[in-house]
Amino acid sequence: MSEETSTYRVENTESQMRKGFLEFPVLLIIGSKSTYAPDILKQLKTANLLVVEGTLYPLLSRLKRAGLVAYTWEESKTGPPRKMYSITKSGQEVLSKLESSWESLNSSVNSLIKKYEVGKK
Amino acid sequence: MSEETSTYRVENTESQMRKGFLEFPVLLIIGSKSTYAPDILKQLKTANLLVVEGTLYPLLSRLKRAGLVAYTWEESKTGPPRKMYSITKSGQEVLSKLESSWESLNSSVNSLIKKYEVGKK
DNA sequence: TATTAGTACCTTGTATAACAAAGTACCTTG
DNA sequence: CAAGGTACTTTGTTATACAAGGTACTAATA
Repeated sequence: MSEETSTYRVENTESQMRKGFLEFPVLLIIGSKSTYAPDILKQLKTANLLVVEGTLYPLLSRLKRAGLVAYTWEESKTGPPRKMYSITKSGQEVLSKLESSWESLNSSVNSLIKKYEVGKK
Repeated sequence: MSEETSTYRVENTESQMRKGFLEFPVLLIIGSKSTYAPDILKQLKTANLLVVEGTLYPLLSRLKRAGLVAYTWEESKTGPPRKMYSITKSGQEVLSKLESSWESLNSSVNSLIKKYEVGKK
């Protein structure tokens, strides 16, 4: 029994791959220069990391709550005030660790690929 | 209000980074050679991708249900019978796509690092 | 033939990330 | 003051990972 086969959501693989990753790129962006949500969205999009509002805002709140970023309100000439986020000292430390984690994961996966995909094109 | 600061679970960053990724390495391993759960766990551990039983078994069930892998029971001389998993044709196709996704995510993140971490050590 | 240890597989409950969708509020312009 | 754009927020859903505990088969041994 239970021989049913469901279709595999290929369209979601990139999205699934990103789970839990986003804090790294987002911290990277904020760490480089103070900025606000819609601009972060643009930068992520430019880097081909598509993210939506409903993902980013809660993420920023989490980073704030964790003390990794801080924000100040800033006037805008084109609309309502903006929450300008900047990275904290503790955020920089975490960012370093995230980068190490990334390197490590990266080399783990790439070594697996090398090991098992040799000779494929 | 709400100025509390929670501690950031640094110990979990690697684990979080892996969310949604595992099907890629697991498919890679099974695609290379038929094998069974405890051996997959060993191979992942060797590659520094720590995973626990409670994660792997449901993942294998999902891959099976999706038709990406199949299994046959095989006798063992050292214990109970094993579910030997092998990749299916459809699994190979998904594996290719996952590899592309990985390359793409990889280069996206690395380009962000290059862009924003220039000059840091 | 119980008992024990080792191997293999499975399930349940919890936490949490990502997302879609909808909503609130501010600002400028006509 | 209505309309449109900008910015921020929230709610409900889906799905992954994990901890912890459980079931079951096999072989060795008392």
